[in-house]
Amino acid sequence: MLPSQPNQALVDGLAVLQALAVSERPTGSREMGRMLGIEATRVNRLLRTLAHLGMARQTADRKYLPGPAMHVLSAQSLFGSGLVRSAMEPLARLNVYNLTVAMGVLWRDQVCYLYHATPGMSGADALGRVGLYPASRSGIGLSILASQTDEAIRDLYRGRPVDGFENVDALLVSLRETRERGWAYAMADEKTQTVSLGVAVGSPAYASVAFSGPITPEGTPLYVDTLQEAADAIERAATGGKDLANEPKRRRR
Amino acid sequence: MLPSQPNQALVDGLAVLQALAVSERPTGSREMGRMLGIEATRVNRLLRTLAHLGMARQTADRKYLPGPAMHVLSAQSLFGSGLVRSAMEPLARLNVYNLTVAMGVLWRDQVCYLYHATPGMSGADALGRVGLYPASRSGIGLSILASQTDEAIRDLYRGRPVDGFENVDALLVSLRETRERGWAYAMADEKTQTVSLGVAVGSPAYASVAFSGPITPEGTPLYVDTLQEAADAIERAATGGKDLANEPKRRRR
DNA sequence: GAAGCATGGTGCAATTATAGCACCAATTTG
DNA sequence: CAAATTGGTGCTATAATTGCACCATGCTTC
Repeated sequence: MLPSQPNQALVDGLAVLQALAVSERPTGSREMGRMLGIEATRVNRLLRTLAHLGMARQTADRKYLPGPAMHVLSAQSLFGSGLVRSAMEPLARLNVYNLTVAMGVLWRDQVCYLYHATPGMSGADALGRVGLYPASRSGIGLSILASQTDEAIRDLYRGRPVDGFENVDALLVSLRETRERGWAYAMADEKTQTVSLGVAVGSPAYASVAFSGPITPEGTPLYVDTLQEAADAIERAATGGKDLANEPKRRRR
Repeated sequence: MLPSQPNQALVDGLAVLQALAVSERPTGSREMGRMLGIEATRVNRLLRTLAHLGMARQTADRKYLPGPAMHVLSAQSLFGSGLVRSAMEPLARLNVYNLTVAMGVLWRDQVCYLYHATPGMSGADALGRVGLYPASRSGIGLSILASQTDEAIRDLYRGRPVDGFENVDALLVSLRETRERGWAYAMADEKTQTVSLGVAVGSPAYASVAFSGPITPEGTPLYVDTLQEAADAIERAATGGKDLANEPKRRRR
C-alpha cells in the first residue's frame, strides 16, 4: 500500500486541499500551516499553486477559499464517477422494507454518507444528504473497519476514545465477530432501539451499504441477504465487472 | 496568479486525480501517462501516492479507480463548503418565474452545473443534476468568460471551434458587450427560442447564476435584477461578508 | 506453448525542484 | 505611531524527484 517513492508534495497538497474544503471561513497560509503542522512558506506555495489551478481563490485580504475547479472536481467525482452512479439503482431497490437505506465511505474514524434515504424517500433526494457519524457506532463504519488490520485500527484510534466502546480492544473484539459473520451490527440508538446493519462493498472494503431502523433479530437474515446482493451489484457495476482481488499480489524483486 | 515557486508535483497530481475522477473504466499508469502527456513512471508514483491516501484504489489487475477518500473530499467540498451551502437559499427564492434556475462554474470551455432546477422543482432535487454544456452557448458560461482577459479566452479556444460562434473573435465581441452590460445573454436553442440569462457571482467570477426559458425582451430587466440580487447574496454568504476586491493588489518587491 | 509485446512496479544515480530562513510590504492591533 | 502579524518572495543548500534500465507478470499471436 505504501508506495516505493511517495510524493510528499502531493500528500501535503491534498491535505491543504482537504483543509480548504472543510474550512468555514477564509483561511490564511500561516493559520493553515499551524493547523496542519506544515511550515508556512510551504503552505503558502501550495495554496498559490492550488489558486493557479482554480482549486482555491483569494479574498480581498488575500486569504484562501475553495475555488471553482474544486466544485467541478467534486461534481465530476461524485456524480460522474462509477460508485455513486452505479449505486443509485441497487440502492433504490432496497427501499422496500420501511427502513432507512444508506451508503457511505470511511473517513478517518467517521462515516461519510453519500446516500441516505429515510423510508419512502426518493433516490434523488437521498443524494447529498451528507453528514459525518462516528464509525464505531454505525453498521457502515464497522463493516469497513472490519476489513482493516488490527494494527491499522489501533493507529486510527490511538490517543482518542472509541465512541460506543470501552476502548480499542473492545472494538477489535467486535470487529473480529463482524469479520467472521460477514456483516456488521451496531446499536445506533439505545433509547429508540435503532439498529444498523452494514455490509461492505468490495474487498478490501471501500464503501458499505446499510439498513437502519427498528430491526428485530428475526428480520435480520433477510435484510443481510438483501444488503449483500446490493453490495455485490454495486461492486460489479462500479468495477466494470472486474472484481478486486482480496489481496492484490505484490510484486517485489 | 502564477506562484513564484509553483509545485509541479501538485499540478500533475491533481491532473491525475481529475483524470481518474472522469475515467469511465479502470486506468493504468501508462495509459494515463499517454493521455496527460506525463512520463509513465511519474504517473505510476503519483497514482500510488493517491492510492495510499485512499484517493485511488486498485483493481485486481492493478489498474486504478477513484477511491473512497475522493468521495469524501467531493461530498465535503460540494455540500460542506460555502458555495453550495450559501447558494441554496438564494437559488430557491428564484423559483418564482416558471423558468429554469441554474448555478454553475466554468471548467475549461464547458459549464459544469452544480444546481439545475426546472420550473417547480425543489431545491434538494436540483442538486446533483450535473452535466456539462458548452460555455459559449450558455448564459452562465458567457458571464464567467466575460470576466477573463481576451488573451485567456484565445488561449482557451486555441485550435478548437467555438460552439455557437463563427470564431474566437466573434465570441470576444459578444463578451465585450457582456462585460459592459453586466450580464450575459445566450440563445440556448434557436428552435424553441430558449434564452439563457446569466449573472456572474464574485469578481473575478468563479460561478454564475442563470434563468433560462422562453424569455422575452420585456421581461429581461426584471429577471436580470433578480439574478443580480441572488448573485450578490451568494457572494456575500460564501465569502462570509468579506468581498473580493476587483483586483487583489499584487505585492511585488 | 514459445515468442513477442505491453503493463505495473522498483532501484539507482543525476539533477532538479523544493525547503525554509531572512526579509519586505501591508495590514491590524495596542 | 510602534509593535505584532500576515501574505509573499529571493536565494541557496539540500533533499526529494526524475526517468532510464530493468524485472515480473499477463495477454496476444503465431
